[in-house]
Amino acid sequence: MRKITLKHKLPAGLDKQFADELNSSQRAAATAPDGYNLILAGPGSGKTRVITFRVGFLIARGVPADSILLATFTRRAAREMVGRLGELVGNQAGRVWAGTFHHVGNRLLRGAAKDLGFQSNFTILDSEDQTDLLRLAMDDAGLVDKSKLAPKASQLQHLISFAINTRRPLAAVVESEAADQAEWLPEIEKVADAYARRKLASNCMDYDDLLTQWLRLLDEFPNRLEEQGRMFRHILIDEMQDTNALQIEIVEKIAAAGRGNLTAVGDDAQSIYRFRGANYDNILKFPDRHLDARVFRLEVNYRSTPQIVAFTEASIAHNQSGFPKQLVSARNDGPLPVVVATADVYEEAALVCQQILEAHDQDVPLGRMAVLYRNHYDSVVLQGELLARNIPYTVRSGVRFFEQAHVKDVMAFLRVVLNPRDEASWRRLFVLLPGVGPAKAGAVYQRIASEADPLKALATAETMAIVPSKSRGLFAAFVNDLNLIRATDPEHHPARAIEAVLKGGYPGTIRQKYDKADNRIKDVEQFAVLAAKYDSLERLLAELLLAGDVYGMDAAGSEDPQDVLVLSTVHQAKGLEWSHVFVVRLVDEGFPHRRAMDEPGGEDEERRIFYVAVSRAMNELMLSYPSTISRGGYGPTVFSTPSRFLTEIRHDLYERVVLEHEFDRLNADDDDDEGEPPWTGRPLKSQPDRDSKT
DNA sequence: TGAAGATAATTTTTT
DNA sequence: ATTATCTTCA
Repeated sequence: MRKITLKHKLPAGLDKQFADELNSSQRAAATAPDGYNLILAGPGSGKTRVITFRVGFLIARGVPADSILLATFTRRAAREMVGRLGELVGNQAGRVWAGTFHHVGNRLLRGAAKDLGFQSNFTILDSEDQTDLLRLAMDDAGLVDKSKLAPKASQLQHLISFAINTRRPLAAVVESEAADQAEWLPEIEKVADAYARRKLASNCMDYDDLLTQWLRLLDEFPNRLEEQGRMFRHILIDEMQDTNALQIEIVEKIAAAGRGNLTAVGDDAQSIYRFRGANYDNILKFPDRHLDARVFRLEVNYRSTPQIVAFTEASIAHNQSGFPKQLVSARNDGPLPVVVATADVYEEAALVCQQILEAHDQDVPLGRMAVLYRNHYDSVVLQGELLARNIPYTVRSGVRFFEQAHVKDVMAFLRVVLNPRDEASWRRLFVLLPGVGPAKAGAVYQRIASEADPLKALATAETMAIVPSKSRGLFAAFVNDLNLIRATDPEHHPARAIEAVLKGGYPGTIRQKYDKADNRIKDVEQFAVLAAKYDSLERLLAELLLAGDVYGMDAAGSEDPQDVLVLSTVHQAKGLEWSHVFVVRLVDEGFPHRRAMDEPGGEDEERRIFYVAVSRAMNELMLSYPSTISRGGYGPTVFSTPSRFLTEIRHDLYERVVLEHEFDRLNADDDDDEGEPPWTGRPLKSQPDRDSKT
């Protein structure tokens, strides 16, 4: 058949932007022809810009915006790209399918749930819900931890999820990831089956289901595969190095069934999610899987000074594998990265605070500085020091807003209204009542689960009979609250439903069960404010669980982000940049983490995490480690070994700084030896009078 | 079931 | 060293 290619010209303005705002290799990548393309983009090389421009290019060429799938690693990245795309192509930007794999999966599955045995109002399980449900599944499978050696729910959860995400048989995963549990394999497989049944019965999907069920749809329903192949004429994948086998199978399948237009963008040196099943080979072997693939390299770093780039490159050079590349800084010279040893973790915190305040005095806003660490735990001491010095900060690690017990309680109220079969949520609510524990909660759920309207069945005498007599009054009040919540039309007004929860007995429960009750009630009020932006309960619940980067009060937008210091794990810092970056706790066993070192390829993965950390810095980079540390925050204090990631680097690539101590004079009016503080230059072993009560 | 007391485990990173 | 989990008993 003869083909006619319609040639589209870019709108004049866009044409100019392509010429002005991209360098030649960025432009080549952004305007790559159809087919399979791999864009290798080093840190600071304008990756986001290239993807955005590529989408803009496709739209300008006449590709409908809603036939472009842009899979990102976080919601934040998706939001940022759509925002920038808006500047390029206007309101078309909002029609692109942009989001995480899980997010897109969720959206597609709402319309296809029935085919798969679920209802379209399925609720999503977070990781704690998964563990809870898995415990029940362990009971189903007869795997009660009678023997102390039996695997724990959390470990099973990881194994089952890892097998799913890597597309490997459970048996193989148990063998390679937890060889000591291999004898339990038959039971583990039974648990996995029982867990899947429980999810189906309670009309819940966990994170993995959002991908697995999506793939099932493509495998088992040829019309769906054909439909999605048609629907997604161009697929772009951001952060390719952190995709897993399951995600790649999904998009490769869609691309193959459709137009075969797949553009992958990433940096193999920044692959840091192995624990989640990410497969480094997805990016490394892309050219092998697609022999006709074009490969583009973005090697000019616009973010960091030559000194910082030299340091980061020297670090990653210690890894054996990876695409060879030569990163060049486009910036003017800056200071060398600084390495400092402190006496202990308290002195490290004091040092970081002091440096931050000094930079702040030189007009670097707090918002342009960040402290990065390997483990969330590493931020605790620093937080104390920041509080003491009144330096505003936000923490982007640890417990997420919606993972806090009281927020989850409120979500459980909403979830049972949306999906009355949601067993995990029902149990959560029942156990809040005094006199009801796991056993009674299970019995009540059993009683109402099979009813057409479980909510109505709650109020019956038969259900009441299960509840201990002294709790019946509170139970009746709880049922009444639920009815009031349902009366607010929660599906379209989730905020009203949360306000109804606050008017009922729940605040009393908070006061009785939790500490800091007032703060928690305020959190729930903030939750209502957040919910007011939604006119669909289903979307609110799904987005909250899939948001990923919503920590603490960030959810409600507490302070002006311009002048707030960021504390973050390295993982959470991916894709971001700051003028001044402080990487702390660089001790062996901490960073690299001891447990990671036992895993195959663990050291390389840890080094990539270090690479991500140091490559976030634009102008100044300070690396510090305490000379003494108590292992994991408990036990005796011991001398630490500086991280191998520091010691292995050529000494001329950083500046080693020795800390000196200066004390306020005891007698301020003693005017002898003006200007020369008495102890300057004298090295000290530790800070004086620091928490010496132990 | 829930409280008190005893014992074990914990410390990676997250959609 | 704390915290989570388990055991025992009211």
